[in-house]
Amino acid sequence: MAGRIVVNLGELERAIMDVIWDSATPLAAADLRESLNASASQGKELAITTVMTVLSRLEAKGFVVRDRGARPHLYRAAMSREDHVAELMHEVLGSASDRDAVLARFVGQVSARDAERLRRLLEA
Amino acid sequence: MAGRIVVNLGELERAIMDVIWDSATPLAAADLRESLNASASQGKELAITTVMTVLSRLEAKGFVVRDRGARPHLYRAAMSREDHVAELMHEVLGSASDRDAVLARFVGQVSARDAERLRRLLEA
DNA sequence: ATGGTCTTCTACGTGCTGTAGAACTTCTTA
DNA sequence: TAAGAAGTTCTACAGCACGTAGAAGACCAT
Repeated sequence: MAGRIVVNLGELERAIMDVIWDSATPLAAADLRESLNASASQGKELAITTVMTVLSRLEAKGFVVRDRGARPHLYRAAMSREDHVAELMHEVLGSASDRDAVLARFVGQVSARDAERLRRLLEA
Repeated sequence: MAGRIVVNLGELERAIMDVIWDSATPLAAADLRESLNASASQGKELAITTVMTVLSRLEAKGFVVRDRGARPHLYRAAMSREDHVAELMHEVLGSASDRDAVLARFVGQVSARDAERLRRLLEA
């Protein structure tokens, strides 16, 4: 019951998105698999089909875009992690009726650094 | 596949939290049930035990506090909706490595009203 | 004691996610 | 052009969270 943070994605789905987001170039399922097996460093070896299944689901959910032209199909993120997270924040913010109150609480809890950052950003 | 927004809670769990959050006073399961059946306005009548089960789960998750002293047990939110949402926003924000980039995107998308609000709030 | 009210136990269906074998497609190359 | 390798799609199942609720137990007032 500990984990299960916030979003829409399962653990493996998220792990895959993390690799994709950290990659400068589109990746093939095999690349993903290698990367995942490496970082997990457990005796846990994922089957390539497992990775592919999850990639298909991520594609269906609109998180990744697949290049079916390339021979191992290549996958890249549909949007940057930052855009995704910012969007999520807006979604969450929108889930409350009293936006102002939420913003107040939100700002009340930000660190000095983030506050400074926000101030600067709001001068545009 | 459309719905399934963001948080940690199922549909009924969320509906119950919404009623509790909108209530000025602690509520009994029967009150919740009535309220839910009314607003749903479908032929859908929830059993009282259904409501109770979900309330127990919400208690276990720390979303509601139960007063076991009262004879129909009374339930109230563990924290305000605004606090909850603000906390979620921080959680989401924390899920990205590049906070600054996320904040930039976030601010870039806020409405003029929200931006103004934020500016004001940051002057403290 | 007995019935009404409330709470706890137990349980099942469904959908999402992790997991992967089996089967099918498509080049490559002998 | 037939066989193999490499890759992709199909099909399937187990586990878990949730929605849903009946059955059984606890407690109070007559």
